[in-house]
Amino acid sequence: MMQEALQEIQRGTAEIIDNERIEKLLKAYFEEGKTYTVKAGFDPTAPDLHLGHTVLLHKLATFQKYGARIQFLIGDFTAQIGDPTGKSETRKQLSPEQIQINAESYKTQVFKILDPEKTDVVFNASWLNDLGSVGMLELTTTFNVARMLERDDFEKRYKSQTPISISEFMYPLLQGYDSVALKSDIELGGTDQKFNLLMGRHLQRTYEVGKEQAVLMMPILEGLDGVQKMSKSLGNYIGVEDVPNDMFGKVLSVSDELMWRYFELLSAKTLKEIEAIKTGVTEGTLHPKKVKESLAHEITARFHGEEAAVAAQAEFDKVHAKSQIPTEMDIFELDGPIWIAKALQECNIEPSTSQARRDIKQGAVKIDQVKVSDEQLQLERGEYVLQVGKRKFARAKVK
RNA sequence: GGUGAGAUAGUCAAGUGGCCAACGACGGCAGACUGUAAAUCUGCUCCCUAUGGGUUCAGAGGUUCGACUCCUCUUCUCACCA
Repeated sequence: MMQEALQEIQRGTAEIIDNERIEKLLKAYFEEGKTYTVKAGFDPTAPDLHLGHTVLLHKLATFQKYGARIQFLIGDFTAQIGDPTGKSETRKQLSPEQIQINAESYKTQVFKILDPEKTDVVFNASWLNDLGSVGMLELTTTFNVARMLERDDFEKRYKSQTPISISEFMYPLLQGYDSVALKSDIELGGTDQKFNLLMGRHLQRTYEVGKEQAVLMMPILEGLDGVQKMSKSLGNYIGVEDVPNDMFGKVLSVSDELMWRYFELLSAKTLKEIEAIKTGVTEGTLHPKKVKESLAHEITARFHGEEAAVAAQAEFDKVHAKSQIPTEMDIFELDGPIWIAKALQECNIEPSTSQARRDIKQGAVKIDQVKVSDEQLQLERGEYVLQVGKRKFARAKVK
């Protein structure tokens, strides 16, 4: 039981620091029922979560299964500085009201994965504001510049003469101090957070908290292309707020290889269960597509409920497996008679009439499921279902 | 501050007076095959009712019958020196 818990916790992690401590905590839980705390920090800027972010949340949920209380920290104070990790854009200031709104939005998304009963949502301004200038100065004495510059992106920026603001040095210190204030046993973060996470250990020692947090880092989730990290700007993401049909379809569109990665990092299935599925696929008793469907189902159900997942799957079958038209699609009213290429453009399923013509030539355009061969075709009065390729549909009402 | 190199379509990157709407690669879209996979193969990939027309190669002028290609200025980027 204990071994299984440990394996589940280690599953998919990029790196664990102080694994022994985690073992001890688990042991104390299984033998004496002692709980422990796991901290994870989040930015209060607009919580536009995608599945990449949920990797961390899943890990937190796993911890909850094995006796952890989650300290879900919203970095309202530190947001004023801006984490220098990655981009060094100056941040816009968030009003307290906006932070409150974002925090609420976080909760609705996050509690689809986490157990609210075992989660404390905390704001670091509540103790960092009380630190005062004396406390702040004291904090700065615990670390030195040379070591600060060891941090990867500081080092790069220093070498390349890109400016580093002193306040940015405060960020890791304050994040580390959060662990002091919360007396966290474990902290979770992405691999890019390593330096900041380790700072927690350092400060807990310096402030004699009586323990040093273990650190567990999760890898970056690959996006739909399977190569680059999942991110909104790259357009290869599955948003937590995506509608069920999209979510289901997107999961199903990942490659088989990537599917296992998603299983590892996103599924609530146990390692044993996943292992069994893998065996089934290699032996040919399970069809990979069925397996992927079950994953898509699981993920869709998590964010939209069982019913929506079933509906999404049915809709998907209808459109793709049986190549019928979708139940719902955008409706456009057009003045007729209208040239087919123009109509496709007006319905937003083609970017230009030139592109529309090319697609007609290739046989990619269908009206009411019938292939269009005449690129001069005029649409008369009536209602049509226009289609380009396999997934772009529109309903056109020609007046 | 000095010197040199460069800026080409979504990205990278050829082209150094007409054969250029511009090689190629990646990406994207479509077709075949499939499991809406992946892999593979094929086609397309500035706009326009179009065997033609229009607008493009950082920006503005100029030379020329003709410029992405030559000249001038401007803006920006990079490298080396200080």
